[in-house]
Amino acid sequence: MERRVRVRFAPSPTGPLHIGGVRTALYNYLFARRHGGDMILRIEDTDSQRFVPGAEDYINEALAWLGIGIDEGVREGGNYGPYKQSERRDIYREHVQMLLDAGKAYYAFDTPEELEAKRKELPNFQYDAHTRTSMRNSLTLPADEVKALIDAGEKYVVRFKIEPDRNVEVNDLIRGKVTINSSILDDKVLYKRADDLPTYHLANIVDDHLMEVTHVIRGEEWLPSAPLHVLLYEAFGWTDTMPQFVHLPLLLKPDGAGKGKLSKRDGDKLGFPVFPLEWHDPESGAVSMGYRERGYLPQAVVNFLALLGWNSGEEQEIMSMDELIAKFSFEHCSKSGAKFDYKKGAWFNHEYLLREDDAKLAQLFKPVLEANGVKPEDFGDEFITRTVSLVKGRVSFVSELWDQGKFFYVAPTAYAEKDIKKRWNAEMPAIMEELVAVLEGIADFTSKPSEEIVLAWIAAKGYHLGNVMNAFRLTVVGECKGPHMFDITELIGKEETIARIRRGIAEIKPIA
RNA sequence: GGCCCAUUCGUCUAUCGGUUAGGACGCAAGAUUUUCAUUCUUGAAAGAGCAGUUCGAUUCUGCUAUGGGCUACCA
Repeated sequence: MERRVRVRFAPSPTGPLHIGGVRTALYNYLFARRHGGDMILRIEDTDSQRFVPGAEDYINEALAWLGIGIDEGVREGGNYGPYKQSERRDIYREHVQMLLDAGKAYYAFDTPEELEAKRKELPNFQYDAHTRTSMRNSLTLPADEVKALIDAGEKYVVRFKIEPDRNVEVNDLIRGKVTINSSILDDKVLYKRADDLPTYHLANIVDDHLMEVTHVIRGEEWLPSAPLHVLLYEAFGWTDTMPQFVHLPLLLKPDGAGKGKLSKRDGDKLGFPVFPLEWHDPESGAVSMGYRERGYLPQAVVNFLALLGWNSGEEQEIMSMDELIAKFSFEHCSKSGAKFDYKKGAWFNHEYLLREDDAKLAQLFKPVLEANGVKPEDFGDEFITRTVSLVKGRVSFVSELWDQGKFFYVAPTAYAEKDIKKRWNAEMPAIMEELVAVLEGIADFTSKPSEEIVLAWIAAKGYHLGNVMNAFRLTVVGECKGPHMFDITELIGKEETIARIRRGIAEIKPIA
């Protein structure tokens, strides 16, 4: 029987969603959509110690911003809830009891301190078939004593009784068969009496089974515990509906950031975000930058992330979400970790900026204008949109629009020294005076007609075109760069153009 | 330390035994431009090493090296 594809993204609300987690969510989403299946968002808040307020909202907001749609979850509801693990305690308790009754799990009373001491004493200590006989658990203690301890409210844990020396096979859709000997697995804690919560392993298996998940798509860091999960499916007798496993290669630090997995600190070090949205840590008050606040377009982030560990097999790299969905498959996922190439991320954003509607970009640009002391309402949407269209080809981010086009909004306050050296000599003030006179005589100040008149004047006088035009540019822009000169003057207007030339004449002094 | 996974240009990757090993980012050069940027063209740049299988290995196997992950009453 073909089961309906059901996948889940199961983050832990212990902080802001990491960009690696975002990619995992994205691949889940792409796969679900590709096969017309369901995408579940499950909140795995079984670690009461590390719970961070606000993290769950952050996850929802981030996924929504990126366009990663959720079919079932805490907010969306669904027929398999609750979707928050802390609300599923009864379910876990019941399933732990099933394992206990079947003799596949046991109570362990060793305190964290005792275990700590054990590990100090034996460097390679592992709670398993060899050592459990010498620990304080329901396998070694008399039944009545076990009962007494439990009744007395002792803070026990329930451990999974792993049979030693069994070769456990995991069939991974990216890596193929992975075999691990069960002897290297320890008797994992499944349930903690102290907070009445299961650990990841138990909750994960129970929920995936109950939620009828068909494909477990997660990071490679879970590969070593996959055999444990297979063993748990066996213990519950659920092997016939055990999901397919897919372990995604990890996102690694970029060059220059050292070695290992991409971490929070790498972003700060190299100046790129590792979180989708800005995050304000409720404890420390520290702020971590986000892709959204940095001026990335969500589609660009999605496209960039999709290609880190997967490719379509074709040469096209710019792909919409729909195209990604249509082309996604695990056959084209790579096996090895990908260094996080944030420069390529900037390129993707540049490409999406070029394709984005100018009016929409203008809206995104408004906060940047305000941050630079410009009131958008003084200029109007149409004006802003036109400036955006003139400079967007030269930036990767909305924020850079200011640096490339501030002269549309404010007159230069300084003049670039190297351009003065190159383009401003002793004769220039007089020529600029002439230019002012020419400009004053132009009735239609739009780009084309004014250009014709000015060019005709330069030709008639026999002036050097480049020198005059660049001196002109220097007075208006402050340096020799920017879009077509007469597009700029059309936008800022005759009066402002002439005022800037006059100020330039007064303030720019030739440099020997 | 133990176990698992991986290894093609600097980076992301294509290749599913026979290719001048392709593309993209970045980098460099040239062209274009009244400036800068864009754009266009071109260029440099890779199969970790050693064995084996094979008529033939980047592709299959083994070893070594390197990288990564896991080894909690965290996920």
